[in-house]
Amino acid sequence: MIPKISPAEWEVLNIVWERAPVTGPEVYTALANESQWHPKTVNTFLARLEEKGILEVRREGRANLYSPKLSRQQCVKQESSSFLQRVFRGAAAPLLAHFCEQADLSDKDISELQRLLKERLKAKREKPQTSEGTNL
Amino acid sequence: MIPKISPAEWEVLNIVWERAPVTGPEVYTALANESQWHPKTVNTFLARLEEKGILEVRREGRANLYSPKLSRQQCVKQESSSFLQRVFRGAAAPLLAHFCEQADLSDKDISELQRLLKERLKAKREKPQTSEGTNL
DNA sequence: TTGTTATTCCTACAAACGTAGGATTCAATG
DNA sequence: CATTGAATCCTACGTTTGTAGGAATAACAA
Repeated sequence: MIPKISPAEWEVLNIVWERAPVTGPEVYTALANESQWHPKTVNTFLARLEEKGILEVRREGRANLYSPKLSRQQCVKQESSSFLQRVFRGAAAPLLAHFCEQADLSDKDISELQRLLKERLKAKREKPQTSEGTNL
Repeated sequence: MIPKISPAEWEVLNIVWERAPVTGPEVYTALANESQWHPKTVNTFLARLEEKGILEVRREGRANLYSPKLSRQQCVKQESSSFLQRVFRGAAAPLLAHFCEQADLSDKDISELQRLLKERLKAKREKPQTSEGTNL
């Protein structure tokens, strides 16, 4: 079971996935643009992520090098699924409608999504009734 | 500013939006199917939601009647926007792609979404460059 | 009117989270 | 080799969240 990831931990994790392996200072330098966190605070998050088994750490000179043990995909999947449950009570269509309406999509985004949906439809026709469960 | 709503509070709120005005017992009866919460626990959530200004309460005989002060729409919007930021770093297209791929959509869902996207495209052509901001 | 019992109100507590201070360590410099 | 300074490690503390117990209240029954 993937452990719970707090909002602040997500911020940090996003940096790690993007640039791993990273040192603590690299992380809080990268975050400095977006957040107001004290370096010590960022270090706490890194340590907690390691405790939780989401990151692994290796010593390199005087610094720690952090790398992900779980893929972004895995974590995104779990978080998305729980968001879907919590906010849309498991109903994916309204969720998709919400973001289609609210988000700022480029023409290219839109046509790409249209392609995806068309493909999805085709796949269903070819092998209908596959065990998809109701959720993610 | 809309206050933070915890996962457990979302469960409760979903019931309230659906059936308002509701009494405490109505809420935890409705929740009994889905959750394992003690009635006292549910009451705590209701009280906290009122403290936070998300619900309002009116006395009715020996029971409290709860009603939403904030619309589901408002809360969904805020939560969705924060989810988009946190997990997809603000990029709506990958979010939509993720749910298109992972969710179990009916043929009807799919064609409805296709319609929505087409409309979106048309709207853009008609009045391009509207102030949409980058986010929700 | 008084007892019974359903509800609420107030209180509590452990775990998780955001936030960071102080002590320690150890690589590099003089 | 002794010093310095960056980075880590350990510790802490207020807040929010999940979880619920006990005291108080008050509607209805007898």
